Amino acid sequence: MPKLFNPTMECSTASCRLFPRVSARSRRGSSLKSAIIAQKPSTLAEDLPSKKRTNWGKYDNSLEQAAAAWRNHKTVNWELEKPLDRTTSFATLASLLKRCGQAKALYHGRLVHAHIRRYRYDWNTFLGNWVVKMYGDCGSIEDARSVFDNLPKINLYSWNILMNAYAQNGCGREALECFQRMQCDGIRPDQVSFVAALDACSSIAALEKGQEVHAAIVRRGYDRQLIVGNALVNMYGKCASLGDARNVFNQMVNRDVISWTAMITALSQNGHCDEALDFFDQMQGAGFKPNPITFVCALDACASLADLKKGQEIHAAIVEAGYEGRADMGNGFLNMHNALVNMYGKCGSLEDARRVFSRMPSRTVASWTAMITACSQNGHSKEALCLFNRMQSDGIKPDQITFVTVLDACTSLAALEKGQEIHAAIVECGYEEQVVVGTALINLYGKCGSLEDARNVFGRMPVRDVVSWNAMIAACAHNGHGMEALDLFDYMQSDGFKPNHVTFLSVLAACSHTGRVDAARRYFNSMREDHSLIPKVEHNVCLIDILGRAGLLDDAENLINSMPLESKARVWLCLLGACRIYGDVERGARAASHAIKLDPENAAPYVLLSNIYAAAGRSFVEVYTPTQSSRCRGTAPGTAQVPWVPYRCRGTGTHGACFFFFENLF
DNA sequence: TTAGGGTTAG
Repeated sequence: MPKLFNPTMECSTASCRLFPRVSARSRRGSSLKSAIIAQKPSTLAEDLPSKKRTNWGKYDNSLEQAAAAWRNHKTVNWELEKPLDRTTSFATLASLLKRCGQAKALYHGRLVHAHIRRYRYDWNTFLGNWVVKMYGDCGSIEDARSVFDNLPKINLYSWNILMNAYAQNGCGREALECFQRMQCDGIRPDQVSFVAALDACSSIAALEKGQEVHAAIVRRGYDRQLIVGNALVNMYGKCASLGDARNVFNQMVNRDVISWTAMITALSQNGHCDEALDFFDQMQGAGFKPNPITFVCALDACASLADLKKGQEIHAAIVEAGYEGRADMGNGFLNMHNALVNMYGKCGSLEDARRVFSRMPSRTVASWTAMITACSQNGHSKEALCLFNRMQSDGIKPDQITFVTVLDACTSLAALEKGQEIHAAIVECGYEEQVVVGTALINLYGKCGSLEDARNVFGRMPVRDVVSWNAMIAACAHNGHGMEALDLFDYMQSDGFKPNHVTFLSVLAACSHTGRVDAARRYFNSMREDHSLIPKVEHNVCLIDILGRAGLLDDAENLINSMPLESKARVWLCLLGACRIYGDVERGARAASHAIKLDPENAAPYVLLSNIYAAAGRSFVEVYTPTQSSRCRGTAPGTAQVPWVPYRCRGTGTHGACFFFFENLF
């Protein structure tokens, strides 16, 4: 029995098997035709510059050449291994286009399209719609649009397919324009159109437009449909309108696993991970069995919470469902395994992440990236770099996220040379212009002290976002170029970017390095006043540090006392550090006492205070005795005067310093 | 004889 062609298999293999004679010829000839054929399919698709794709004159040429090349060798009906010809039915052609779309096999899709054009079947809207869908599924949205524009007759299917093509390729605005235009053209949207419109709103987080579409859905009576309800829950979740998502979910007449999964995702992606996990349990209580996608969402919530116990529970449920080790159902199970690796990595259980990874039935670049991230984020940066090499020896090409993770590992190791090597590979792959990659590079160069390289990368970035601006400001601030950092802060705003909490940390660091106390106060106050940002502990620590270093201890202490922060242990500790510099014993004792009260396990305040006393030549220290631990031998909580002897380090245990004092007391 | 809902990596 002949082995059937599977479009998901390696393109080059498929190409050789399908068109052996052409491949042989391509090795000999040097004509354009041969050159096209000699290309690996995926390369050919990428080689058509995006601008040319809309230019049908040029594009037709390529297609015609491709078609001509195959005229003698026949495009093949992959299911029957029969050449395509005039007798091939429309149903077969549609089925081939569908499979090309599912497998994202753009090159083969183009071949089928060429066949359709060759026999002038492009007058047929049914086939034309399938071609539009194929291009949309393959991510070639400009081709989809061109084919749509040349359709002889546009029907409801055509509009719905085009809208989905736009919505699924990150062009929500264009999808919504189609939604308007179809109605202007007198075509009444059906529930599929509404779902596509909601999807478009989700992709660009257009809440108001989504609400408008919701109102139209209610007017037309589609709101009781299960799929429409699910799309609404998803839209409100993606638009961060959790209350609306809940309302729609609660009012749904029917629910299925997808409704529950959409609600779990809405909760988890809007910072309500605990509740998302409650919903996951409730869903099972209501008799719905989680599927691989539900498990992915639940694992994601565990990862965000770093809740290892719940993550392990869910892993056990996956094993019980018989899902572990399965590789069928497209990418469903694969993604679930990736989510397990990710969850264990985020929960700090590298050993479990390794175990899942080693048992995975198959791995994609996402699986490798998840494992590399797990290593890198758990302090095993060298292992992350080894895995990166192993991945490439296994023939998996890194993508932009892999590069970001690997650059982070280099940053942690301060491995500038390795980072530069990876930078060269990034340039070779054409990823340098990607904003996330550029940002990771700026971070690397900034942290490794190579500010000039950071500036170069930043200067070359075609697109920047807040994160890349933050990285560049931080690079300047931490390399002693405080003024440049503050200038960048101004440029960033004139470029239309709103600073966030991270920006202000770097700005305050820049003020600290340049000793600009008044400017620091101004920036700190402007967080709340001009940018509606509530300063976090880190910002307060930064400002106290600046005031403390400048000797403005009164101001620093007053600021701490006026802070509405829940936990002030770190800020008191910061003031304590400043008291040490300025030898302020009384204030130091006060600060230490606050810090110890708030975080009795931390030895740092004891050590700092003892240093202050030693420097002041005092013979005792006054410390707050936190607990009746065995080490304290019955000391009641309260304040004790401890005789001072010169400090010697007595180990690293959390009670080390405490033990030291009490040892001298008794 | 087509189209539609839920998922991961910074």
